[in-house]
Formats: sequence, C-alpha cells, structure tokens
Amino acid sequence: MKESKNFLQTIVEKDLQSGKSKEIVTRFPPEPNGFPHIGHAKSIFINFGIARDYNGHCNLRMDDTNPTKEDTKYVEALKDAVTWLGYEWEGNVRFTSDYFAQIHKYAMQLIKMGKAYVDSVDEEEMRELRGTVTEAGKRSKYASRTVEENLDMFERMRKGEFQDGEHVLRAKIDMSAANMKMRDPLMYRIRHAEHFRTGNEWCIYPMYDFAHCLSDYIEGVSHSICTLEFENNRDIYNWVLDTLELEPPRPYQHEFARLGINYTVMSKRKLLELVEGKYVNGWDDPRLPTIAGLRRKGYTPESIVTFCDQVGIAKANSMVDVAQLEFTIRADLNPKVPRVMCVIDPLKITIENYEGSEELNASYYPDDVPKEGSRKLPFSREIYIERDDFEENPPKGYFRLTPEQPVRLKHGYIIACKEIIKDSDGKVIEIKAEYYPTSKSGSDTSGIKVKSAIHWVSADEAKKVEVRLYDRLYSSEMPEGIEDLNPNSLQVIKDALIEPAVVQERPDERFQFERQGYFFADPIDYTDEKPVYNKIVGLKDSWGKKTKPTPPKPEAKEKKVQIDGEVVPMTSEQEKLFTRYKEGLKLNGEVANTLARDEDLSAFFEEALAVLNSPTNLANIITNEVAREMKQHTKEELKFTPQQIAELIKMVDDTTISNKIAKQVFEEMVNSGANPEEIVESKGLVQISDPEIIGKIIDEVMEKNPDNVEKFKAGNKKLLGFFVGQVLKATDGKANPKIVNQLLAQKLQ
RNA sequence: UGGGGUAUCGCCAAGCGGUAAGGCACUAGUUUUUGGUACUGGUAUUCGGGGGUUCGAAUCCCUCUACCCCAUCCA
Repeated sequence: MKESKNFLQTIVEKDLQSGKSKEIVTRFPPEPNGFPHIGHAKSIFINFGIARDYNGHCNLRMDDTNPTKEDTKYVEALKDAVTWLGYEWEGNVRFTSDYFAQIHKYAMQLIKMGKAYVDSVDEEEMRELRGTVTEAGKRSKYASRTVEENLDMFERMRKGEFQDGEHVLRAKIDMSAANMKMRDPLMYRIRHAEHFRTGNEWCIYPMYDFAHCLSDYIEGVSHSICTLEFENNRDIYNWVLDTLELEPPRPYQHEFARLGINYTVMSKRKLLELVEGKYVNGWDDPRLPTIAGLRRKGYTPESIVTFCDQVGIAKANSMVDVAQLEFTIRADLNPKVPRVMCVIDPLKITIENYEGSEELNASYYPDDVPKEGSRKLPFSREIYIERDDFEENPPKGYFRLTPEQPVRLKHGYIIACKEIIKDSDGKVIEIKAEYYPTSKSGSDTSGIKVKSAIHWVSADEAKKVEVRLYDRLYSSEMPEGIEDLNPNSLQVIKDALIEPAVVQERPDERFQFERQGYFFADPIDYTDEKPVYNKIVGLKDSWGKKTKPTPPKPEAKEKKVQIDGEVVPMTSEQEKLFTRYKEGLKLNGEVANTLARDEDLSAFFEEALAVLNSPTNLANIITNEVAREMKQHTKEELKFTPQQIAELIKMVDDTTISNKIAKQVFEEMVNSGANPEEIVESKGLVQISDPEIIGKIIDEVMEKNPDNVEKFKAGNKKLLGFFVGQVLKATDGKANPKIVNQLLAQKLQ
C-alpha cells in the first residue's frame, strides 16, 4: 500500500473508527455482458484491495438482472480475471439472480407500504410524464391504484399474464424531484426471456436501482463502491434501504472515477465494434485493453495491480498516459526475465579472418540482476546483426558499427567493418568484417575501446521465429472511432532469427530480447515448429528518441482566459441592506455583499448585532465560519445561537482570545453547543501575549530547527510561516500570533 | 436551462489553516559489454480566474469559468 491514503481508505477508516462499520465487506459486481478490461481491473483492485487492507472480505457478484444481454461465458471470463489478478472472493460466486425471490418480497413490501405502484403507460408517455431537467414531471393516472390493485397487478405480472412492456412497477417517490433519477424510478419490468441461470422461472426482472442496493444489503456489504456515473443513483439506493426500514448494518455507496487510458478505448460498445468488425483478432488481441488481450500480450498480473495502485483513486475524471502502464510492466520484468538475442531485421556479416566455430558461455542475466543461469551461444564465421546497427554514413553520436567504428558483439568479439556489399539498388546486403582474436568477452586483452555492444546470432545455428510487434492501437490520443486506428499497430515479422537456446531450452516464457524489448511466447500460436513471440513493450530508447523525434506533443495548452460571467443583480431589498451594511456599519464591500444577498445570514447577523455592537468582527465570522455551517446543515441542526457568536466575538474584541482561538472555540460550539466562555475556561484557551514567554518558546523552536533557521537567514522568507506554525503548535494555538510574528522577525534576523 | 460532481506540473495524484508529497514523462550527469537497469541532480514562488476573511489560505467564505454525469422498461 502506498503511504498516502486514497479517499476511499479514508472513508473506510473513519467508518471503522466511528463504529459505523463493524467489518469491511466489499463486492465486485460486474454485469456478465462483456469481457473484462483494465477498467474492471481497477475496480477489482479497489474492492478486493480494500477488503484485504482492512481484514474484511470481498464478494464476486454477477449483476445478472437483464436476461437479454448476459451470458455464462462472460461469467467465466470475469472469474478468470479476478483469479488471474491474484484475488480470492469470499465463498461462492454470487448472483443477483440468487436473490430474485427475496427482492420480489421486498417489492411486495413496498407495495403494501404504498411506496410502489404498477404503472401501465407506454414508454413514450412515460418519457413525456417524466418532465425535463428544468420542468417537473407528472404522475401517471395509474399511480393512484390501491394497494390491493397493485398487489394483484404485480402478481399477475409475475405469473406472466402480460406482454413485455405492458406494465412496470415503480417506486412512488417524487415526480418533481430535481434529481431526475428520483422521479418514480422503475423497479421491475416484464421480460419474457430466458435467463442464463434462472431459465424461465421469472418473467419479471428487477432493475439495477432496486436490485443492487438490496443485493448489497443481503450480502452484508459495508461499502458499495462504484463509478462516478452512479452518483445520481445514490439517492435511490438510500431511499430503498431507508424506506424498507431494514435492520442495520446497511451498505453505503461511494463513487470513484473510472479509468481512462490514452491511445485506446475502454467502452464496451467500441471494444465490441473492434472485435466484430475484425479490426482486431478477437477479444484477446494483444492490442486490446481487455484482460485477455493484456494477458496474451504478456503483461503480468503484478504489473497491472501495480499500475492500478500507481494511478490512484480519486473523483476527478482523468486520462492516464499509457507510458505509465508501460513503465509498470518494464519495471516488473526487468529484474525477472532472461536476456537473449534475437535479430529482427537481419544483415549478414562475414568475418573473414575467423575459421571454424566455437561456443561462447553467456549468462542469461546482466550483472545488476541477481539471478543465475546461462546458455551456450554458438559463434561462427557468418552471423547476422540488426540492420539498424550498421550505418555507412552515421549521424553524429552513432555508437554502432560503421566503416570507421568497431563494435563489440555482445558476449563475443570486437569486429570492424572491412567492406560493404550492395545490391544493384545500392542497398547494403552484406558486410565483410574482421574480428580481433584477443578481444573475446571476459578475457579481452586487445585494449580496444568500443562505444557499444550489439546483439547478433550465428547464421547456421539461429532459429527462425515469428515475432509480432505491437504498437498502440490508435494513433490519436483520444480516439473517437475506427478512423483513428493506427494502421501500423501490428507488424508480423515471419523470419526473425533467434539464438538456439531460447527455443531449445525454453528457459522462460518471457524474455528480454537484448536491446529491443520484452517478449512473450504466444500462449496459443506457439509451437515447436513455429515459435511465436509477442512484443510486450519496448525498452526505453533514448537514442531512438533523439534520432526520430516524436511529433512534439501538442504544447502546453495556454492558460485559458477567464471571462467573468454576469453577476445576478440584487433585489431592491438586498440593495437597501447592502447600503446600510456598507455605508452605515462601514463593513467591507464584499462582506456586506455576501451578507445582504443571503437572507439567513443577514438575519443571523442582525440578531448578533443586537447583542454586541461590533459589526466588523461579527460580520466576518458570520460570512465565513457561520456561513459554512449553515451551508452544510439545516437551521434546526445548528447548535449555536447568534447570541453565543456575539459572546465569542466579545472575547476577541477584548483580546482575551485571538482570532485563531476563536475559530477553535467555534468548532467546539458547532459540535457541543456549549457556551463560548465555558469552552475557553474549561480548555484554558486564554491567549498568551507575554513577549517573554513567547520569546522563550521561539528560542526552543529555533534550537530544534537549526537548518531551517539557516535557510531563512539565507533568504527563504517563506519559512516565517513555518516558524509561526511551530510556535503556535507548541502553545496549543494560544500564543498571540501577531506578537509571535514580530518577535520571530526580530530573532531570526 | 434544473440537479449532482470535478478542477493542484505535460499525465496521474497527496494535501483538509502553518516549508506545495510521490509516481510517470521530460532533462542533465555518474556507472554500465543492453543508447536498458541502477544511482545523483533539475524541473509548480504557486493550486481554474477574481475578490474577501486571517498574523498566515491550495485548504474557510463569496463569485465567475470550464469539463463530466442525469430525462434506457441498460447497468
């Protein structure tokens, strides 16, 4: 776990501490109607991760309330994804369909409570009656059906007496609710369809909004974590559980932002389009962000979990850079996998002064990877190197083979170019070279310095393999559709050449092909006759970056010019109040403005003012602190009175307490409703203004932070705030900050 | 045009009235028989804009702006 907590962990800890939750129970509740992708991985990571972190448990539940879309093959894929990522669900896999009978009972209970009714308008009419975002909706005439009628109708719905769409069960909430979701939401609809688990047992199916909260409740879920788009549904979630008056403990819903990654797509619809349109080769195409695709490409579950951890969990919609994902797989594989040599685009080299052959001993791992293992590497007169590793007219900074520049064959000898052979088109087809017999790796006495070591394979012993080079699926950072597809996202190299040990010994399934990247033996197409390797990710390539600079990222978007909108004009009433506050009471214009525009605030102010004639200080605390409390709570919930605020400010006025203490006292008043004077007395909050006492504390603080004293003296004036903070902390906030500031400025000179 | 959210570096993201964490990316250097890795440094005088409160504001208040979600018998 990272050091900093995410907001869900904060909530969980708070709930555990307050006793709101006795035990942490989460659930991963996908609808089995599509293949899981890395977005699901994030949800799995969050739900299973939180359960693990707080010694709770996590259920795997298939939210199978819509029989027309779901299928058991998706159930398997989902289970597989969870297991692959290294998590275990509690008990059996749960299904919402397991709870159909119970959910049905709850529906009947709601009907009996008069909180649900059978509606019989058609879809179009229902939409009209629902109203719009700005206009209230209206209830249909069927909303007035009696409990008996509703019970009877609902029973007949269940028995299958009606066609799809003829009737629905709706919650009776509020057709004029500002939250559209609360305008009598549907709870059951008729669907004469075969369900993949319950078959034809039911012909009515609960809607998400009714089934989800109850399923969570039935399973004893404590924290129901979902994505942001369900924020509006939270009201229904709570309404159902509250209205049914279910025994505690009950679940609470919390939302986080779904994962977005650039250069790819995550929506079910777009993914389906790619697969069905054959733009990719099935759900496990390595270019896809599906779990199956990532897995086939060679990603490890560890790297994906790490990725989820690194990108964090928050409520801001965001788009993570694929580079972050690529980093996690490199970091995971680097210390784990063997290094081998594979030439993808071969160029023949004949070493003219070498006769015979030999076997070089080569470690699978570089010195900085503490793993054991080596193989024999055949070396001979004819070898292949990467075409890129020779340049007749090298650019500046080129370290590889050139007519003038020798290079080391990794694990082998240093060679130098003698002659370049070209075909009729001028293309280099072969290099005649010579080697330095004394330069053998490990026993080099030649004294020749080379700028780099390149990979190679021996011509006779190298094995032909297929290598599939994958690049990002889309060329656009935020792809819209198939027109943004990257035409070069897949490059199949049929005849790459690999050193023999890799396919003969098969020491691993993942490798680093030296200087090229990480590769994975394709789990499906690989055969001994035709080995196939998928490129997982390339190595970081700072040379490639220099030579072919990627199209410069659209440069830092300019700071948007902010246009001030129009401020709503004041009513004449407010205008009058404003003038009185500003002119009469000499209040700051902004403060007067805030006060005048808010009826509750101004009323509160007037009452306090009647007790204490200190308009400025009263207005300040009321437009700030009191305003905050009034925003967060209803008037009835407020535990403090205007008179008490006046009392508080009186103590500020006569310098008994500082502004800072006043805020502390106010917090206490908010919580306990106690009198300010009592709070000050019982907590001994009287302000310390004695320069001698404060001076001593300052000395102590300076002694404890000599480096910061230095920094301050060196010119880091920001640190004054740090010192003030330390002194205040040492006095529990009681030191008079003005005096602290003065004294500090003197002492730190 | 209501309601619900969100805004901190190129991309993520901590922070909850007292010195602007961290990761990716970028960049400079050291090590290196991978132009890899590792290591060391550099990267936000400023938190969407403007005001206000305070000794002190990314954090509290007011206001404006931008983006996302909501009017499926989908989830």
